[in-house]
Amino acid sequence: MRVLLAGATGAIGVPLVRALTGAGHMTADAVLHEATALRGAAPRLKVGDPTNALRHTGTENLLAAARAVGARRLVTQSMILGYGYADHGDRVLTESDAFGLPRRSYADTVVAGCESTEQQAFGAGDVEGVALRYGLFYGPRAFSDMFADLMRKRRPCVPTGGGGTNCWIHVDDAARAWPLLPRAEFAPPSGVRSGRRTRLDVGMTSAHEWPTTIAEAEAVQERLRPLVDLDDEGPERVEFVAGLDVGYAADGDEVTGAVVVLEADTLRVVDSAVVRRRAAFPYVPGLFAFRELPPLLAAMEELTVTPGLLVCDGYGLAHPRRFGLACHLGVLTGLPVIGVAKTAFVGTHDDPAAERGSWSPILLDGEVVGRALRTRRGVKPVYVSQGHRIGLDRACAHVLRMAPAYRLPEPIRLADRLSRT
DNA sequence: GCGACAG
DNA sequence: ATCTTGTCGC
Ligand SMILES: [Mg+2]
Repeated sequence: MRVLLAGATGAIGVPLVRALTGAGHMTADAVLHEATALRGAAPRLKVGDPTNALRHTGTENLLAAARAVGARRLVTQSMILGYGYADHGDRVLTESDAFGLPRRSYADTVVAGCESTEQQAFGAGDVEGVALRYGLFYGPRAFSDMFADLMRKRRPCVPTGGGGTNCWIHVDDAARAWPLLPRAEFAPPSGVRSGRRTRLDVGMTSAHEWPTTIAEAEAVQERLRPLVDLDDEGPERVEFVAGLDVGYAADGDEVTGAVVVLEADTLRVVDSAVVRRRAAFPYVPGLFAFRELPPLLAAMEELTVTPGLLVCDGYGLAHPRRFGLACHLGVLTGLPVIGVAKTAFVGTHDDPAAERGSWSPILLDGEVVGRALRTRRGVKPVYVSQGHRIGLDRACAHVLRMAPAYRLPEPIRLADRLSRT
């Protein structure tokens, strides 16, 4: 394995060297452009910025180096800034979006630099060019870690209005993606979103509100409740389902969030994640999402596979304020969520018939808020309620399919087991 | 006012 | 949720 790495002492370079020397994944000789200016970088962008020069003439030189050493591949560093220094809204930008176009913003020189390094790499002909469009990194030596640090201090800098979503990637994770590049199959397998693997274990998950008092917590629920979608029938079939549960340490106040992702058809495990941390809220009936949500979201961030449906241990709509854990999880993730509880909570219901698949509605203030659903003949039913973006009929169909052998659906059964280990 | 109350 | 041995039933 022969690799020429320009920029070995940088934010990506250091973990990349660590990964390359240990992994041995490199099968082709390659030149990697991770170089930024070591000196002379101005605090504010200006014409003639030395790092930008590395995009233009630096790429030129490294391409010449690649040819000189007979490398088959040149991997260069680009940036999402190349899409334009502007608010792009909620839409996810992809390679099909326009890139490198000037917008008469002060960042145009950098946009041009990104376009230059990419076009040089792509147009090399004899050398295969790959460009990585970097976004926000955090971790040692990363420039944007200064913003991450503000989040750690709970003083995030957010766009006007406080909305927006950013995707942060740890430099170690970014470096770990590099050894995969020389493989031909660059496209991630279905259901896997490359670049989404993040380590937001420092509380950067988002600007979500984490109340500390009961009154605040109830107010948050009232405020978020209108965001729940109960009308969407939701997916009839999904490729991947995730089960979520939280375990509690025998002593102290540590909580362990666990997520297990299964292939829906086979119920085989394809991914999982566990996160242990201090509990931020006590258990209060009606507010237990504030205890379980933080470790669950943190565990979700660790996943490599993005599930199309979540199943959580607890209620959704069947809740004193119609906003149980399943709803809260849905609003925060945007994913369809089914709540499956093991014991009764609010409302009334008849005991369903003994057959597997029989059910009776759970009534609260004259409304149907869920179902007691028998998943095994003669065994206590589970309590199914809508969380977000899923109809009650469809939710029950999913639960029955996911619980072929035991009372509890496999996803939460496995998540429960994982949260205890 | 009292008790019950997802995990 | 957790502590925790045995017991009952399929
Ligand atoms: Mg649980």
